[in-house]
Amino acid sequence: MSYTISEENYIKSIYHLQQDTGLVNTNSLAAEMKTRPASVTDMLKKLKSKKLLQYEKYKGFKLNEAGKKAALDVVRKHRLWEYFLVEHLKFDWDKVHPIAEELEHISSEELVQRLDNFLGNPLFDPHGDPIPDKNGKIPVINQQKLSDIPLKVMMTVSSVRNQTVQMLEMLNHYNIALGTQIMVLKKFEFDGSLEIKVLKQSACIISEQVAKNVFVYGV
Amino acid sequence: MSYTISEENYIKSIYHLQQDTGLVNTNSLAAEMKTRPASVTDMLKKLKSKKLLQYEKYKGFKLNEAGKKAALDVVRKHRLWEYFLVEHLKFDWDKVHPIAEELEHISSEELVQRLDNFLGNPLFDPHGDPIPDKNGKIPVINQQKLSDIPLKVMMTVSSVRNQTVQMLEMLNHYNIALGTQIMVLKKFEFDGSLEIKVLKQSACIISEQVAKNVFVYGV
DNA sequence: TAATATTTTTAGATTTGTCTAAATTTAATT
DNA sequence: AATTAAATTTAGACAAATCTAAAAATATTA
Repeated sequence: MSYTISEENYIKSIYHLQQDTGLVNTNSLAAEMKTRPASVTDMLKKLKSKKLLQYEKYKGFKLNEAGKKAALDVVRKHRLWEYFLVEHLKFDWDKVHPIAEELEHISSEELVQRLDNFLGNPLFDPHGDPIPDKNGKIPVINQQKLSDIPLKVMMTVSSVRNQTVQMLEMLNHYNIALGTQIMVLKKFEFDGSLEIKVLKQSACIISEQVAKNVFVYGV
Repeated sequence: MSYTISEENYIKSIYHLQQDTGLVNTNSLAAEMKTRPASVTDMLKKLKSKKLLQYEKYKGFKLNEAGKKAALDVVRKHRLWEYFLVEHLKFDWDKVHPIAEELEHISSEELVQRLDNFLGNPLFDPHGDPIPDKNGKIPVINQQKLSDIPLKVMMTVSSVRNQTVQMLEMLNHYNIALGTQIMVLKKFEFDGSLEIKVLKQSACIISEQVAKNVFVYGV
């Protein structure tokens, strides 16, 4: 099966939304894709007719197994290309997303497999997100939100949610990257902000909003 | 300026055709692009309105300077990606064309420049075709058709016209690649075929058709 | 539960790129 | 030069993906 760029983009967005909510609704998908609810409805019919979607009018929708596999194929391509852009072309990790959005639609399966091998079959992309293998299997890692870990325990940054340019620029400023060693010194109840110590840096304070989007695992 | 995939494909095809003929006509472009003359006419109007094309109804057409620069940008991307696919992903040189046809439409200029640097700013792609630089400047090389060189002079293969899978498979069979050392032993007047000696191979005979599509330069 | 608000879908239009069939222009031939 | 042939363009239609505006279904609230 091969899908249009538009179909692939819808499939991918539905996949990400249903990770959080189980069932997805028309309006949130329209918001996510910056399009109109009516356009979403049109595409839902198409994806249902291609047997990728469980969908009943007015009742919400989610990808079935075939749909999930199609989504994972796109996610795999996206993350492999991001890895290539950062590790080999030396892009900053906060600049690669829009380019990978284009590259993820290149169709050759052999290309993806050779790229995967060339890169050394990486398990995580430059944002710490897991890279599905060609069968759709996703590597797992034991990670917690930075906002949830106990005080004065050294942890390692494993991934970042909310991969906006704004967020990633901010982490750059704090010298926080994947693999960075980090420790929470104090938690301020007032606004949930944290005083943290990044290895080899002086202590600083980050907002609760940042802390909830940074994931770490124990050393 | 940024163009649609369809526009880029037309621009590229016009560029290649006008290299041979100066002025291009509707039917030959339709044949080249495997589409209908009426569709070509539609696109010609569009490209003219975007000031990329010199075009008078019924009189033929060719790219102006802006059009040529747009074409060279696409050619540059195509050939850089081919180089990447062969040199780094280890594709056979006769398999990369259709994949590069997709990759050439990825739009990021920074991506192209970083790819160029990553590859070591190559001057020729795996088929021996010159890679334009970002200003559209094309490296030149002194080369002749294999069918035109004198007998018993050792030459080096520099490029190959007619990059069909069929042709490239055939050259693979003869163990002819870019950089291969080659010598013409005898020319048969009857059908223009040549007896040749490829370095480290036993002598063999190739057709005139092949000989006219292989380019060599003196050692 | 009736009225109101929100969400979702339908109906119909638009854009891009394509097509077929017919009309027009140019070229070739008698 | 008149006729035929070839090349090119126009006219009108179609498919994919989108949109707006209006209708229908569902959810919320008084």
